[in-house]
Amino acid sequence: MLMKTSTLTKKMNKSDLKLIAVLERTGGFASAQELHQILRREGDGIGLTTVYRALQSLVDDKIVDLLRREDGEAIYRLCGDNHHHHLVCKSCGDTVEIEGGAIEKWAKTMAEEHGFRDVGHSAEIYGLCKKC
Amino acid sequence: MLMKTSTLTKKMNKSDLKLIAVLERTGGFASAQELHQILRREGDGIGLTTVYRALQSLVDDKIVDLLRREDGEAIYRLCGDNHHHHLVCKSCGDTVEIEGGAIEKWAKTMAEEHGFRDVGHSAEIYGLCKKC
DNA sequence: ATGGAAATGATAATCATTTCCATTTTTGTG
DNA sequence: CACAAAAATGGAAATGATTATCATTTCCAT
Repeated sequence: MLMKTSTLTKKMNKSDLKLIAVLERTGGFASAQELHQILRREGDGIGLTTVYRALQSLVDDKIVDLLRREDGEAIYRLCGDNHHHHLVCKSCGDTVEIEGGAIEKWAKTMAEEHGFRDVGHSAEIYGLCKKC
Repeated sequence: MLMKTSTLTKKMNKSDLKLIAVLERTGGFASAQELHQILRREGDGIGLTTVYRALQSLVDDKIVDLLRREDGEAIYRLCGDNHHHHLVCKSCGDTVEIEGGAIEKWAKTMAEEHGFRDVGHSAEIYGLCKKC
């Protein structure tokens, strides 16, 4: 599934493309440090600074989303990825992907009600799983 | 509104009580650093380390909740505070408190469906407010 | 009073993220 | 092609929150 190139031709340099490629390949969330390591492991000598810069620019351009792990570390994923939420076990860290149709509606409604535009949201549920 | 002392008499030292008092007084979210400053400003010589430790212990005991600011900084609030969510402007940082009845239900349902217990959740909406 | 456990807090260590800055690469133009 | 200006890059240092260490102090039960 490719994006329309025409809408992306504004700012977009090699590093940006590299990051997008990795995110496509790994297909989920990843932190800046992880993405950097992956690229390095593949022989790319990209610097950590550049990774952060590229991610920031991609976030600004709404090409990737930025969320947070429980410990506060920033994680990134491609926008347009099948959007879902997480059910995380506080004890073993096990994670289940869940649908959030209700949330999407709620976020949209609330935003409209208060005159907000261009909105995104984050929602996670955490508890103890069966095993723990 | 006081809590039943009997349920709290397990671990609970002076520092814990101080932190609870401040959180009650300020009544919202606050970071560890902010809480530390507040206490200091009031003449309490409590150390930053102790603040972090007390907060951690209160979180473990489910007396306070831990969430995250957009920048990843940890913020704390008393459990049982009138539970609400936030609509945050990405640009000016303005914040509106909103009700999340739908979310509460969603979280509960999802948790049950997957056999999770003892669950909490976090949900924030971020976008651009009218002015920005 | 006293001995041991728990609590405390200053300091140093960690770790993600940003800032700086010098160097390299790309790009537009004649 | 040459060349200057602009953009991109990456290493090193700075920052800021959080955690680990460790010596000292406070609590308490005997």
